[in-house]
Amino acid sequence: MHLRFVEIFCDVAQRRSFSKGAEAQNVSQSNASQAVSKLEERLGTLLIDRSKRPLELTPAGQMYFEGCREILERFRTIEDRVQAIADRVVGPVRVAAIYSVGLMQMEQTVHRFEQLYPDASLRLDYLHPDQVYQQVLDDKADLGLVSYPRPNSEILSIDWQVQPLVLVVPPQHRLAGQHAVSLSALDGENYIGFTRELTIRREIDRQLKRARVAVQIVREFDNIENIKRAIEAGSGLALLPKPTVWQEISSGTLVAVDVSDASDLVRPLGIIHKRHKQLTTAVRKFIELLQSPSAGLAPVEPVRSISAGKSPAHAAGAASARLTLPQNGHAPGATVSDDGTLIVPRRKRKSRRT
Amino acid sequence: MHLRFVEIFCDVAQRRSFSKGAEAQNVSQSNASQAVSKLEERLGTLLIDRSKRPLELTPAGQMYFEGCREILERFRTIEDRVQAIADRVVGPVRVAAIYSVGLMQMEQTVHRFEQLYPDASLRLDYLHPDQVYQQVLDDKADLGLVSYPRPNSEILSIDWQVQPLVLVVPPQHRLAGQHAVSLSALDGENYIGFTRELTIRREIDRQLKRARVAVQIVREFDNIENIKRAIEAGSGLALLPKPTVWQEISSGTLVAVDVSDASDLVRPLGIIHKRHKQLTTAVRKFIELLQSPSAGLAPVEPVRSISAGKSPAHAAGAASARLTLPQNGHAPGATVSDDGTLIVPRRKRKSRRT
DNA sequence: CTCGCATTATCATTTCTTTTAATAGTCCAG
DNA sequence: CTGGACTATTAAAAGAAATGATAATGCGAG
Repeated sequence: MHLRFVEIFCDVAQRRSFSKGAEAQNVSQSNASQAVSKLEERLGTLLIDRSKRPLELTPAGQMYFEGCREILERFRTIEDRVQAIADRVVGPVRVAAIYSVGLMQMEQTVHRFEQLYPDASLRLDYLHPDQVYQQVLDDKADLGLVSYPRPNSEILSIDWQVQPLVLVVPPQHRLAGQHAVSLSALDGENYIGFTRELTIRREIDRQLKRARVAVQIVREFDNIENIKRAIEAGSGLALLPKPTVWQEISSGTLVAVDVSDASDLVRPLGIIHKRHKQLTTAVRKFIELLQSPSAGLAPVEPVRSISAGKSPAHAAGAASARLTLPQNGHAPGATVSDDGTLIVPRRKRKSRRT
Repeated sequence: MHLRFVEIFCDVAQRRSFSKGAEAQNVSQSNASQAVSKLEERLGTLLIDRSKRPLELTPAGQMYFEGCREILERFRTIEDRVQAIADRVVGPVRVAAIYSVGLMQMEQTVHRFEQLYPDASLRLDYLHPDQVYQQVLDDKADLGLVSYPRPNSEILSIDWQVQPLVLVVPPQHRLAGQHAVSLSALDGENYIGFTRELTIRREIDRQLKRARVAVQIVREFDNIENIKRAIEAGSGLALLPKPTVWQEISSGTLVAVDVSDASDLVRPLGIIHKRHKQLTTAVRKFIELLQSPSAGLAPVEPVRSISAGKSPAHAAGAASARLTLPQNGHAPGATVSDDGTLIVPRRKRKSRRT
């Protein structure tokens, strides 16, 4: 019997819908219906109770589903391992990233990946943060690239980068000439903020409050691009992850100023994936590439590194407690790039934190 | 990809031959060749090195083979369990039996099985003992019914019956009138024996030697049927498993006389199967049926049970050491039928003896 | 209860895959 | 080097799966 049918059945069972399952498998609804029928015919047993909306699995269907899911997983693993033996890195790598991971850096990584592993097929989608989680959960993406990663019982997060936040101002701004400023310099300034539902907004608010700095919030956007445009338009200034403004700094449309007294002012990025899913070789290779020091860096960067001994560290809130780094000194082996981004190195598979 | 291809590949890999594998799967050789090609194409890796005779698996092929074998096994188990939930006992049950298990009894059991589980398909082949082992080893039979079972690292044996050996004589023989005789009564008699390569021959020889009884061996056969014909022809007498002469006793062409002083004179029968193979529900049901007290008995039998307190026990040689029963008293729960056959009850799966 | 919406089943048709039989090619032993 | 056993290749036929349209069904709102 076609293993395909089993895949379709599993998707239908998981999504509790023939149409959804069919769509997920890129087949017609008719096909999904017939595929499940074939399986039922073969087993001589009803797997799905269609008299309920949404459909329900029969006890037999439940057992079949659980068993088959494991078998499919194993089969994929075997296929992947066989290919690995022959040094073939193949198969799909589906990555969902938030917009602000930095298009430039990602494009570079994608390009390198495609060169290194021409037999693999990489798809990279830029989505809203919630959608990234959803795609990973729904198994529509193998990896998700998110900020302030929130691991849970279903999702595991791998530390990736720790991006320092810098003060971004228009070139003509009075602070534009400074090498570094204190947070207090922001007091009373017109500020372009993130919208309140975003974790980065809450983090920045916390830091400002702690420093007893009050800014005048004049605009709110849910994405970095708009914030940058607003700064360029002279509406105000903002704290943004340094790598995300590389292009504007290079072209001189914006100026970034380091913040000297807020080493906790960082945006951690994480690579998330489903916890109980065996990653394919191709996916693991992509993670390796993301974690290699040469990735994720701004191509050309005026040398203005953060002061030594003050490592970027992120005193995270409840939602992102995992990424707390030692306050003094980098994580062992961590790489600091020219723009201050901390690349968290590949972790030995030893202790899995929950 | 068709699971069928994987099955074919596994059979080809196991038998180290395309043609043999194809035959085992009931497909053409061409088909097997193409099936493996398809898999190789999909994986982009060579699985089989055809430049050697007999063919060899590549490292990738070896890994794929091992992985797939396990997956197929799991898949079959899942399918079986799903069917079991729905109270469906289906699938093939392939049994290989030695000729002398008793056609009558087996026919009865087969009939009952087919009535109880019409959706299962039972095939019963009568073969030479060595072939029975071979078929089980080659996975061409799910179960084997053999005498003096020899479990090993590949084959597991389930105790089934302990058949008492009785003295079989022609009706006109001087011992025909006795209810029971001592082994010594055989001294000097013309004896029809089994051929020397058979375990039962060696067992009987041991017992005769121990009783210091010398018989005159006038004929040797490798099967019971011929021995019976020879006895009918007046060539001599023989010690035979009682159930195997039921028909001749009923019709009066032969007479069976119990042997009073040789409680170890028994032929144990066992159900063998591959050790590491998960048995399907249908196969387990067949075993249950074999072990149920009503099975394996001679349909109508003159009541002449063996003396109470003297249980048939088999002091086995090295080859059949497993079946050693307590010298006094039956195995717990064992059933003694009218003809003295001891039906060994279903054993709780607790300690696996090697 | 009934209507409308969303979902699933059924069907005929097209398209694709699998199967087969015949044939050509390859490897090994003598 | 040759014969025999084995495997690959091919084209045609048989078979299975995918599709789109349509019918049937269940669910919830009014």
